[in-house]
Amino acid sequence: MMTDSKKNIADALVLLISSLNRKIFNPHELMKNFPVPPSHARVIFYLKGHGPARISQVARDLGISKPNMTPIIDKLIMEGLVRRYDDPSDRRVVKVEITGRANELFEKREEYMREIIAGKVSLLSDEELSELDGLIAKMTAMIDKLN
Amino acid sequence: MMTDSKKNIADALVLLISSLNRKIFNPHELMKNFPVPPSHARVIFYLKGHGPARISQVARDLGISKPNMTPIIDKLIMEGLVRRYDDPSDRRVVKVEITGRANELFEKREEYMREIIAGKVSLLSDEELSELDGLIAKMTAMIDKLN
DNA sequence: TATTGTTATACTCTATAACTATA
DNA sequence: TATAGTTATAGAGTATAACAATA
Repeated sequence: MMTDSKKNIADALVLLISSLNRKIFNPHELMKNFPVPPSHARVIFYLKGHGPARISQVARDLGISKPNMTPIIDKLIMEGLVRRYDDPSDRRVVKVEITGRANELFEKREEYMREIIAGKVSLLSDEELSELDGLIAKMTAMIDKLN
Repeated sequence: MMTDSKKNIADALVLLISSLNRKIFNPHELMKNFPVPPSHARVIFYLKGHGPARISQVARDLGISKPNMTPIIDKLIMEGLVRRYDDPSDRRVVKVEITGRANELFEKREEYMREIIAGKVSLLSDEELSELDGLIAKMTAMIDKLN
């Protein structure tokens, strides 16, 4: 397919993403329900997605300075969201992982999103709802093919 | 339609949004291309969407403290992204609007997103591309019906 | 010698309280 | 008396440089 068509698809996708952000969930609004500063939230999201990790690895991947990780992890530990432990295979290394309490926060957040969205789609007719259902499934499958 | 189905759709949509954020554009990555701190970016995005506005209105709508608006606007003005002017109808009021330079930044950002996405969809076959094109159009129309 | 994580320190971003000007 | 915006100030978040421990 010609490059031009791809650019058009890209345009349409940019618009769709911005519609979703505006109509369904604005990322900033979403973070408000996560009662921690943005960098802390990013660290626990990272740990949620990657599992236990070295502090320096988290810093590198998230673009957070290494010294800044110390107070961030300290506070997350004080809030009971993260656990810090030594790596027996390399005594220089300190690893971190999220706690059950953090997982509960994630579940609450998902429940909140689910409720908000369920409310928004209530405006649609049954017919539209089943169309939307199909569209989401196909779109998700398509997006999964990328990258 | 039963509430249960709506919750299922909500779940699917949450997953789709998180897929899009992961595979296409992570909001944090996206902001990196905007060479200003998050609050500054939020102010110019707000002004982009709402047009000229009172400083206190921006503060209220974005949840930024009123005193914090002063340095934010000062810096945006120094960077040539925002213009500040008096409201003749109420001499207490100071209004702000984005400049042409800010609009150029928005265009560059959109071009950047377009290129990244065009690269990602290059992996798809022509058939898949036209399917994606149709899906995006239908999904956008559906999302526009909400709210 | 290189790497992991921390401490020391300074800079930026932010909010609360108090102020001035205008309504 | 209420509202718009600013100034003064203190606290939180962050990064750079220098360090100790380990590889």
